[in-house]
Amino acid sequence: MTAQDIADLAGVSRSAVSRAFTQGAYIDPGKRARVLKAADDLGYRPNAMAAGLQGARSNLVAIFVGEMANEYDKEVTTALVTGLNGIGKWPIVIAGSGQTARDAVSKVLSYPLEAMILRSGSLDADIAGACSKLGIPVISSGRVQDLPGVDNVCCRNRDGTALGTRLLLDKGRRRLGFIGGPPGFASSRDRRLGVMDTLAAAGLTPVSEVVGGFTVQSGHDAIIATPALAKADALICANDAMAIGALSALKERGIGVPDDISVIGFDDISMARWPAFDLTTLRNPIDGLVAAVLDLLTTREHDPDRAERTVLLDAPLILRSTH
Amino acid sequence: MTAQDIADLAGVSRSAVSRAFTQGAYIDPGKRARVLKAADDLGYRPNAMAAGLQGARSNLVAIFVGEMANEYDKEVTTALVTGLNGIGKWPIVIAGSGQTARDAVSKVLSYPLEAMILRSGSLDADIAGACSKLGIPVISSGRVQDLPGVDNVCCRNRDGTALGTRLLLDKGRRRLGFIGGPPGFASSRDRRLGVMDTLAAAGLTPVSEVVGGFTVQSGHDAIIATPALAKADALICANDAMAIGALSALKERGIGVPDDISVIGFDDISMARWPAFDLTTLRNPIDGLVAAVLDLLTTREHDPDRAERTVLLDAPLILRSTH
DNA sequence: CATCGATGTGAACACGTGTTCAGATACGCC
DNA sequence: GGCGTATCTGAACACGTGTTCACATCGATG
Repeated sequence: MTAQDIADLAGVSRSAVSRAFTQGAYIDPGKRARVLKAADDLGYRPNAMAAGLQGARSNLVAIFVGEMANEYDKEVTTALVTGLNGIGKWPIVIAGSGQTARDAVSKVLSYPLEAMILRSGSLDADIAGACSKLGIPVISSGRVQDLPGVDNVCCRNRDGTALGTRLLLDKGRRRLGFIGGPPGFASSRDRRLGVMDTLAAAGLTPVSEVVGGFTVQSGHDAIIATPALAKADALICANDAMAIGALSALKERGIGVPDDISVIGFDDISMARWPAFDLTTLRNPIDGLVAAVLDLLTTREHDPDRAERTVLLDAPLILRSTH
Repeated sequence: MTAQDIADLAGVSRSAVSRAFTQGAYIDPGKRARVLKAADDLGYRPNAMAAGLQGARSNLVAIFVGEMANEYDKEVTTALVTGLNGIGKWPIVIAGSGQTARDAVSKVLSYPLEAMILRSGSLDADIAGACSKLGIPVISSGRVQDLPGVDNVCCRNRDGTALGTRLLLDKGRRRLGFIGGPPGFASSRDRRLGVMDTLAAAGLTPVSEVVGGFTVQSGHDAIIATPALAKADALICANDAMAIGALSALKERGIGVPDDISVIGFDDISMARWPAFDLTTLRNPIDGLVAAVLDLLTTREHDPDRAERTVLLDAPLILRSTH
């Protein structure tokens, strides 16, 4: 089913068929209508591969999302896909980690991608480097990378947890516990620093600090395994999942939230809004992230050589019932 | 950066470059090594568009996921993406509904897709029809469609809720409430029938029946707005999200689970396992779904004209602490 | 009428690849 | 040496499209 078939059916030249599908091309309106009618009858549409080969935009974009293990990543991916679809870009999604993911990325790079969108993962630097070399624009979110052709979108993690910590101090809390994220993530480090800075400025240190795995279970286990945490009067967690796990463990122990202890998370995943939790948290703004990614994408589309940009997003405090 | 560039650098013909990348082609091993070395130096890889145009597999697959509003859909999509990546297929993900999504699908169909994978949505029939016309294989999950070229993977929804209802009856529960899914979903209808059948066989009818929206909030609201539901001695919900919402509302009302009332969900989303809920539920098996999709995909790849198949998956009962 | 611009047309090209095809080279055997 | 076979090679083609180019038509203007 090619343009030639449509041309034969409509009794026109193949060029005319191509022009009928091209916005603003010289073609008799009646002839265009006839061609489009014929195309519709036969279910024809121009072959994107052949068009892409000839020079048209491919409209293909890759999203590398790592393991997509936690809820926040899934929500971001969903929002990114929806946003990209909205501007006529078609995302090829790559998930995973390690050598498998590396191979996958390498193979997907043989398609003419208009951009590679990265969600923080351990392979980000490698992938960004490979794309740089191929001249494929990269948009990295979650970790700022200073490489040619790489734009960055990142949340002000440090300011965020600082804001949360200050809220707890203003409330009169003095014995703060902290459940941090796994090492190796820039966000783990930055969120921890925001807490430590703010405590230090008040002449305090955390009464207990634990490293979790960004999962609900790890937040739950942290409370069970570390009695000092449960005895704090406030608990700040590096993400919502761990905060939710901690909430459950505290409830099991009969410790009242927020009467006995305040709990704050980070991300504002949809479950934080669930009636069972109603978690006070810092919003890692997905809509802002998506808007920034789309903006970086379209501006680079119009000016491929523009300077790299870094967009920083505020993490506003969302007051609910656990602080 | 084309094969010709590599040929020039390595001092061979362009044909030799193509052969170097083709498994099992006649080429001097030393020459192949030289070509691959040159390609690696320049970061060259064969252009998938040009190759696809010439006849090679595109390895592109589309996944249409609808709104991806609920957690189960997100988990399925994640698993599908990971599974497809594992067999070297690259999924283009399309989200959304209504005319926007229809247009998106129409545009993506101009790529040479090896298959279209559908997650139940209102557009499924339209999309499946369009793909049928274009000769693109369709794998529909969630709703069985009897169209040429359409394979189906579906959970035995009716047997599932029947199994759950029987568990409640065996426990001695007699006053069952039911929170159903929104109309228009085949799964809503089938899950309801499983409940009604089983109750009818025991000479019972539900004490209260409410239609929810498959969301946590709607499950919560159902309990609040319908006192008769809260007075039942067992509650079966058409999905986990609504069961989780109901659990929260029951707790707010001081109604004990499972002492005063049993609660059962459907899907076994990851949150059902969270300590705060520990929900007894029927598993809508994601691993089975993905395995079936991959199998249907690969078998059709080897035999494009094989007969359509429908794979039905059991929904096993997962016993936790709410029944 | 002659000229010109505006509009419309089909032939031809280029995009980058995998494969086919005819031919070249090397090697073993009679 | 002559022959057949196995291995290797580069030129040529086909894939389906968007665009360019030279040219045709037509109405309006001088």
